[in-house]
Amino acid sequence: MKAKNLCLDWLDRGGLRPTRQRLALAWLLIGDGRDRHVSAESLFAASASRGQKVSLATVYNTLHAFCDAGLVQEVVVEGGKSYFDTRMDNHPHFFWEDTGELMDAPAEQLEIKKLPRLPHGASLSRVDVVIRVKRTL
Amino acid sequence: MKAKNLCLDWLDRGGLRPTRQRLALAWLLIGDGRDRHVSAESLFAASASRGQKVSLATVYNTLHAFCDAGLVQEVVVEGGKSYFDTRMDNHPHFFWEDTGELMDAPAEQLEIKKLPRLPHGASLSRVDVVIRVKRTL
DNA sequence: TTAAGTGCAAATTATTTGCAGTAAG
DNA sequence: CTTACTGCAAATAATTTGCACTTAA
Repeated sequence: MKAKNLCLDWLDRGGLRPTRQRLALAWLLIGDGRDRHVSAESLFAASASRGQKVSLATVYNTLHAFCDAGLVQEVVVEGGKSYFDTRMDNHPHFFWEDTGELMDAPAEQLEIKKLPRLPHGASLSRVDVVIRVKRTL
Repeated sequence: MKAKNLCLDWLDRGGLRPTRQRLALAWLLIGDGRDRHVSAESLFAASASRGQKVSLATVYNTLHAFCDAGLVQEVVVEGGKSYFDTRMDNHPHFFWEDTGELMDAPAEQLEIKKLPRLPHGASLSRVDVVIRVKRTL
């Protein structure tokens, strides 16, 4: 089946050994081809609910390994919690302040015309744009 | 002296009682008229180094009180840490990835031409722009 | 075989909370 | 007086780490 190969390739691209745990998590992240936003807890919950035995510590370690390997990127929106995004290009996010939900915003609909000039000795790493929204009553 | 009155007014504007601790922290935050970016720890350290006895718990509580009162705003740049900014308008920040330092970026030099249209049922709360930079070697 | 990866439990870090005491209006 | 504020210490939440065991190459 090509689905499994997809995950194998994905891990290979990051130079990571395809262990049972990593394959399980990779599958949850990219299995259906859609981009995902997960926290360690939510991914742990998701894998547990599918009967996959992966410890929480390993979920943390694995997410960081994926991150270091350039397979996912970390998104910071709330103090005290990390989200990881399977989409690797620089794009804006919507953040629902009431539910804590994070979602992609269409990158092509954002246009930054002018960016402040960087302080001396600085090189640009990336520009994070978080559009905070709340539910209209 | 007008400096003290400045802090008194500031607290009053937020409807907060001018206690010794709050005045001390307010002074550290807005005493010299410049905008500041502090974490609870850094503000605690600053007050301790000036011989002000304010407990860490009170620093946390006070920063949140200031935040709720609309006197400072929280800025999220790193997981597991909160920064508070004395500047209240919506403006971009520079974040030094290597040192964890946060600074204001000139708002007038940022121009967002087009913003993604909000999801259905969402109302805009604010747009956070963090320009991540690193030291050039 | 052997270095990388995993799981558990204990350790850390940042933050919050309960509650008895203190101070502002 | 009386209600808000403070400090401590204990509680919590998210994450990391040490180390013996397991597994992919």
